[in-house]
Amino acid sequence: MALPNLAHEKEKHILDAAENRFARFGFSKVTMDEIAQDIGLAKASLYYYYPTKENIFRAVIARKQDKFLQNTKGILQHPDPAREKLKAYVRQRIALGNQLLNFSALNSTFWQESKPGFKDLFVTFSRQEMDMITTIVSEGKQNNEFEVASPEKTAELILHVLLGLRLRFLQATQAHGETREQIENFEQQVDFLIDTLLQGIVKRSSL
Amino acid sequence: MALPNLAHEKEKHILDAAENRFARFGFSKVTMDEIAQDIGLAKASLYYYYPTKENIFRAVIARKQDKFLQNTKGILQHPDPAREKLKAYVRQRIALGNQLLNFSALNSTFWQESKPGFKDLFVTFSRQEMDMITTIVSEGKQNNEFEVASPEKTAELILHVLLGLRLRFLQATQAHGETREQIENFEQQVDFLIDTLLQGIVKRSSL
DNA sequence: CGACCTTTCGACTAATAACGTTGAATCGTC
DNA sequence: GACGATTCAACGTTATTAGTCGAAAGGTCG
Repeated sequence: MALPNLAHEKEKHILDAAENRFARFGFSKVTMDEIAQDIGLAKASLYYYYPTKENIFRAVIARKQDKFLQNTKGILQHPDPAREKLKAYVRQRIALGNQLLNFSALNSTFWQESKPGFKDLFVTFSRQEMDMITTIVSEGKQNNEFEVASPEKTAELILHVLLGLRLRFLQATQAHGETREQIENFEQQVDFLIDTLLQGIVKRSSL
Repeated sequence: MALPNLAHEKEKHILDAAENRFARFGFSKVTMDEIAQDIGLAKASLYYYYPTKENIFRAVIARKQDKFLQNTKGILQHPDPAREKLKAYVRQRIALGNQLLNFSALNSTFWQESKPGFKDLFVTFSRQEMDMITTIVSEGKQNNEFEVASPEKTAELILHVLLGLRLRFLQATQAHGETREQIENFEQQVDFLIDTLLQGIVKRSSL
């Protein structure tokens, strides 16, 4: 099997090509032949590394999520106040969401109804997200920055409210066009939301 | 047949939707169903207005070319010096080329070999382009700005050299990736080319 | 209303495109 | 030169999609 590194290298190569295509055209508009040709391989060779197209897609998403978690774990290390950590996290998270949005090529229904086979990817990811936000909020509680009863419940609320807003946004973009402008609008709303939530969490005495 | 205006309106609607899709994904990656659904129609209804997908594509291109010619005819009216007109024209023309590039979705071969059925669209367009450039150069000659023997030959040279550079650019982008940077590079080269050509055309005494 | 024209669509076909398979060839390494 | 790792051309099978057809809905005018 040569060195695991080499196989690893090739898989990375495949995933890179696939990610580029998927980000541009979405899952259904990308063919295995295109991915293969992008890296100078025959289509059949792809199947040596990945059993199905769906698997490649899953691997691409998983890698993006991993990178995200890795990056954002860095945020937790810094000695910033918890509120800054939370805002930084949310910003990163929104960016990831926007990228993933393209992977279905503007077809918001894709993620929920159309492909239940991909749902599991997001549940494990969500758990890890929950952990990170909970950590941030707990930290804020411990150093008397936040005044919360249950960090877990608070983290859950933040996550749900964030995802809910994204859903609203998807509905809106699907109805009308104009994605660019609405993405900025969406980001502003998220900023505002976080500020408002923080208002309700921070300890009065700390202001 | 209702008012011709209404049919016209609907055709415009179809073309708008088609243009958006084609510009984003290219000819082959767009389905009739998608175009139809974008405007809330059944696919079969599209065929009431256009006999084939290729015809829609042709109409989209033709309309873009028409708009371009209309816009640029405006340039000719202004009392600017011919050299400025020429540069303005070239800039507009390059922009059009970049847009049309997407219609094949980065597949440069599409325009030449793959679809000879589209070639006629470009020959009539080229004739009109020739006319416009010839007009500009002739004007420059008449008011003693340019020193050229034959405006026609000069216009032809400019056009061919421009198209040749575009071809080179296509080859380059197909070999490597990195489109964004290379487009800017291309535009700089075109600017430089035009400046150089103008150097060889303008009357010395006018400098 | 009812004849007539315009416009829309659901359901179908035929052809193509794309996923995924297989068995053989090639390469690298021991 | 044997053996596993890797690659591919050619193929089978399913899914997608351009284009068709007949019927239905909508509208207009006498």
